[in-house]
Amino acid sequence: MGRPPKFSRAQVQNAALVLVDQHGLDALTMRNVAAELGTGPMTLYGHVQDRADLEALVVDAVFSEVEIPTPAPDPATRIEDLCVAAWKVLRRHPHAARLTLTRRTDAPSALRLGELLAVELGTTTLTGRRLLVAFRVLLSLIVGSIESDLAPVDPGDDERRVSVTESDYPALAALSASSARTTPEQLFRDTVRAGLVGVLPQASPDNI
Amino acid sequence: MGRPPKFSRAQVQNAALVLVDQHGLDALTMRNVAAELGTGPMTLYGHVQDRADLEALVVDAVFSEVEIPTPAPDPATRIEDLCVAAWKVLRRHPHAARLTLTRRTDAPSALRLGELLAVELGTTTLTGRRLLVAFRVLLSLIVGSIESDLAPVDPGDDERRVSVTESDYPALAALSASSARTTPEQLFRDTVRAGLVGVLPQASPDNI
DNA sequence: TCCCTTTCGGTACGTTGTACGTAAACTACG
DNA sequence: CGTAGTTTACGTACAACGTACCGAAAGGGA
Repeated sequence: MGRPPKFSRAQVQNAALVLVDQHGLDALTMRNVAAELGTGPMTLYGHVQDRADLEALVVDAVFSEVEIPTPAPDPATRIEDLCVAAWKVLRRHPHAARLTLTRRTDAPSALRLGELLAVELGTTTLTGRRLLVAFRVLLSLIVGSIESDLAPVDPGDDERRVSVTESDYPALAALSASSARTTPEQLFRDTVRAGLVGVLPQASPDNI
Repeated sequence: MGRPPKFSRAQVQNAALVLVDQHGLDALTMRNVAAELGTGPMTLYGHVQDRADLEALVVDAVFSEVEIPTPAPDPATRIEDLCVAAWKVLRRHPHAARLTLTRRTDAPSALRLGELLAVELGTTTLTGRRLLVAFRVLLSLIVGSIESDLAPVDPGDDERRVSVTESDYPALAALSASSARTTPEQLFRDTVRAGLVGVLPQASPDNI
């Protein structure tokens, strides 16, 4: 009974994600989200506990977009596909991805994804500590790659930006040039494959 | 000539890092740092461009603490030691480490560290794309491990926290239990070693 | 119809980053 | 020794933020 809500929690989630995607993380304010929904700031608190909860909602929205790939025959390929799927979604939402890095990701959709990866790894010959290390490696590769790719996400800053091409860091500059010659997805796939080689006994480095 | 500064930029850096270490990231405000130095908020702007610059200063302070390990005979061990050194420092400053994940790390000390890692990798047989992938793998493993370790950094939240031990995520729960049986450092070492196995042809998985 | 429950939304307070203006402290020159 | 010039310090002030509080509005059950 009582007065009917003007919008649902899911609508808050959508509005927040759209706002972050279009105008960056700084635009994620209670007032902006409320305005997007055509209401006052305090109305949000009926659907969301506080600002941290709103951020968690955005993170959850991002991971909810992950589409579980159709299982490949090879276990290694299945794992790789799963990692790439997660990576793709995070790449599609670069601003929101920063939230993923900062917050503890206890969003249900994120946990579900982690569980899926853990289960997939469990179907291999890995057990115990080796299994744990494998999981950490893959998770780290996803998170770390996103972090590396995120670097140029911030616009402007042309003044402050330090040029790596300068002669101070020749090895870094060479790597930077090398990375410019590939697509980010291919680079990530190779990264995950390398990780799998180190982690799965049966994976062979031939196909790199 | 002119009026002498009351404190140096380095003092601002120190005060900011101490503040973050002791009272968390939320305590990193212009006013708090200024108070720590016994002055008004606006005085800071003589030494720091804006808040983002202050954060960059903290990140730089953290990476400046990395002590370059004495080179081991084995290249793989040298690389591993370098990664562990970086990881240790980030672990020593868990709150500041969050800044590292969010901001673009263009701090000179961070670039210097990356350059060192790139140079070290360059002494192996790796070249071109393999070299790039190796670099990305190691960097990702550091960043990703820090992100995983950072999870319980936030205090409180006992209400909101989702228990992974619940039966919803059995595979994750098993991994969580498994990780409780090791020290974080050993887990990170094993993670890096696994990464090296996948990346360096000559590294053998025997010593895991 | 009246009440009870739930949600809406306006007002308001404390805190944040920082633009602006003025006072203060030093050097150099006459 | 004073005066001009230059650099820094710092108080005031404002917009925007998160959110506590509370009356108004809207619908269901008696």
